[in-house]
Amino acid sequence: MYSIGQVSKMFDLPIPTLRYYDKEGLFRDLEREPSGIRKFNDQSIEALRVIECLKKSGMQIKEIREFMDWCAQGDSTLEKRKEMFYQQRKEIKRQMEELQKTLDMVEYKCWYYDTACEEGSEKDLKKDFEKRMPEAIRQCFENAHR
Amino acid sequence: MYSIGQVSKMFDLPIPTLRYYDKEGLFRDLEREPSGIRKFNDQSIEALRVIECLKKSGMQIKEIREFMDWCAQGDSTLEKRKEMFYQQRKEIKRQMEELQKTLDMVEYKCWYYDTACEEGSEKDLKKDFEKRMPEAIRQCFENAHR
DNA sequence: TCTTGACCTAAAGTTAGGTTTAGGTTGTAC
DNA sequence: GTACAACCTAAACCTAACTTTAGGTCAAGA
Repeated sequence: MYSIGQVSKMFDLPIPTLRYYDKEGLFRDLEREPSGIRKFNDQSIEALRVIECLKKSGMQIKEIREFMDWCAQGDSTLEKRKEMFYQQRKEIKRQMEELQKTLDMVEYKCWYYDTACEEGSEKDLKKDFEKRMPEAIRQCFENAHR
Repeated sequence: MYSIGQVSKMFDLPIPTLRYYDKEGLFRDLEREPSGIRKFNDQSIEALRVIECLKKSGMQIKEIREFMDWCAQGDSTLEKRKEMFYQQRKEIKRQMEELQKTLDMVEYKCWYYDTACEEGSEKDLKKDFEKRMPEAIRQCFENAHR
């Protein structure tokens, strides 16, 4: 059993954020002491791990709550939950591809400014950067503009 | 030269978004017709490509404006701009690592629900999923929990 | 001439995901 | 018995990045 302060430190999340998640219904099974103090058990900790994961993959709080609702409903929702994770996997892979394109653009810009800094000016480079691009950078450039 | 409507279609961005970017000072060189209508030239188009790239890597509008200001100031800011792209490259690589961890967690969950769906219940699986995990999934699981 | 479509502005509104504030309770150490 | 830390709630506030609204200009075609 963990207090909200302990969980806050474990996950490096502010206490009000944990309360906010609770208010939004993300901890279905959260117990309380008679005085009203929250008690996080291993299930809540695992839930929080899943919450963090789904948030990082771009899911909204209300979608995460829906998932938590499904969990609470038991085995009848197993297929739905499975589908959700398969879709999320697809979504993450899409994000990775997009991020790779962004990185390609940034790699090109790094080369561009490296060269411009060496020359002390970007005037000449601006004119025919395409001709002067090394092959590795050309590929980044082309990928980034597609 | 392109109208705001053409640019909107080219980049699949709403017209008010382009106006908003302009108001925020993201197009330093944007020309206007005497009547006030915006004319996007190749420079503005290239600027928009950079804006999209920097936004995708998580940069804020005001940081992007600062970069555009540097561009307008000429060669004296080349080092700053180079530094910015190097830092952004680092940031994107960090994001990719994080996304990989998220994917690992989701891969584990896909396996979990695959197995649970086959059995029609997650009761048994919940008890000793660690013992039953295939080696490939175990690695995802461990990575995701680090 | 009148209507239509594409553009303009300023200002108000929206949304998600928190964060802050104000005021109150509880349990333990001195 | 009082001070202190750690918890609680409800409600107001905040921020970024748009989006919508309301009202207006302008050029071309019927």
